[in-house]
Amino acid sequence: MAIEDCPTKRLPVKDIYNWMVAHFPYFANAPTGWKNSVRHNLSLNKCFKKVDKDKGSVSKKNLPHPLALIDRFWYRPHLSLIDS
DNA sequence: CTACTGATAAACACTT
DNA sequence: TAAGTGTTTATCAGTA
Repeated sequence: MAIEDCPTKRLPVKDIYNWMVAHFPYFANAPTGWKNSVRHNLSLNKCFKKVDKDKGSVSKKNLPHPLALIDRFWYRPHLSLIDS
């Protein structure tokens, strides 16, 4: 839901956490472990893929602040791209 | 009853 | 170094 609510359909795992606590207040005070479960599902389920940010799209002239840029995103591949 | 699925816990390697 | 991230295995409850 978090990923699909994002205009670009891709989010870093931290933003997925934030979306969850924002839309489901349960997680604000939930027992620890749910973030582990989120990451577990992202890794295990074929419905989710990880992609590295295309660094070339930011700037060709290697501008500064590489550390300020989040470079890992999760997204949902099209169903036809999910191999069984 | 068995197989499958999703949730949870945890060990672990790797990155920042 | 500590915290965060991602992968993986194990266990369990509920479901088809």
